[in-house]
Amino acid sequence: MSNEPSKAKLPAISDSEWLIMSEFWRLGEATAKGIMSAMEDHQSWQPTTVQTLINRLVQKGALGRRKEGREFIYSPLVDQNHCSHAASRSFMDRVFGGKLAPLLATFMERHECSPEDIAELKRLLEDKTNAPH
Amino acid sequence: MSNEPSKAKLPAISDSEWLIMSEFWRLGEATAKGIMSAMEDHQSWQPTTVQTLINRLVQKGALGRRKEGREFIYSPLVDQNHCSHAASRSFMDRVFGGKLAPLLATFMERHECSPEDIAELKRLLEDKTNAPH
DNA sequence: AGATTAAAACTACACTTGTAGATTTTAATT
DNA sequence: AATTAAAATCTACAAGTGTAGTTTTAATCT
Repeated sequence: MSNEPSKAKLPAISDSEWLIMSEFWRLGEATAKGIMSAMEDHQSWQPTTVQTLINRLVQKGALGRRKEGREFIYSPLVDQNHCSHAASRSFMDRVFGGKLAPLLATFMERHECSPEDIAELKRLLEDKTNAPH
Repeated sequence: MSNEPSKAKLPAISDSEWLIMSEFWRLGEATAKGIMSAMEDHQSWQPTTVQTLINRLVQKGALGRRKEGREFIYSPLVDQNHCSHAASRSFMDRVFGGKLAPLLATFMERHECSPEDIAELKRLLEDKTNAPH
């Protein structure tokens, strides 16, 4: 039994909280201070705002923490892939009535796709085609 | 100058509200009663709940209405495509840091794709490849 | 015109979210 | 041990959401 982020019962993560979680997922673990500075380029949040969001994520069970000296070191308790996947599922259900094709069409339609995106997608498609189910 | 759903300044549409809007987009226009019955299979909402959601959508400018006899007939003031697109954009930004490839990977990875989905996607890809930007 | 009743409007209420100031705790320092 | 300063906790508060009961309005039927 490991200590890795688990997939059980994913908590609801709000928009602002996603920004925080993204940093944690990127960094693996960090202090509140660390996150504050890691994000100050992108968001203009007061330190207490970041702290509040972190606290809420701890309450929700999305982050765990251990004390180190005078501060806490936080780390994700939920796996990014699982969260992304769950969010994707509910997004698809809500906005596209659960249908994949229209969703893909929308994403490819107007969002600028780089040639790399297209190549990547072709690769994915090949995989799908060759190894069904 | 037409009366069609416009794309200007899209209002924020919440999860529950999306369910309502989906029906309106499907039906074109409808009475509150109509929506209530159209949805009673899927959602188990009290009639007043549906009415409240409709009212909020009117306030937000997502629905317009005209009186007909004793009731209102509502219809979308915002275009489904624009709304879906905006929602997609913000979803991609939030959950996938704005990157298309990982998003597509996630959607294709675990969500069951029907052969039709794959065919459709291949078609989309061809278009992209042949008519870049 | 009065009664009936369907539809609309008003009110409610707890929970979440975004955002942050104020206060307390406590590890580190003198 | 007392002081200090950083970090954490507590408090706040308006807006949005999910969900629905209660009251009012007004179109239709007798």
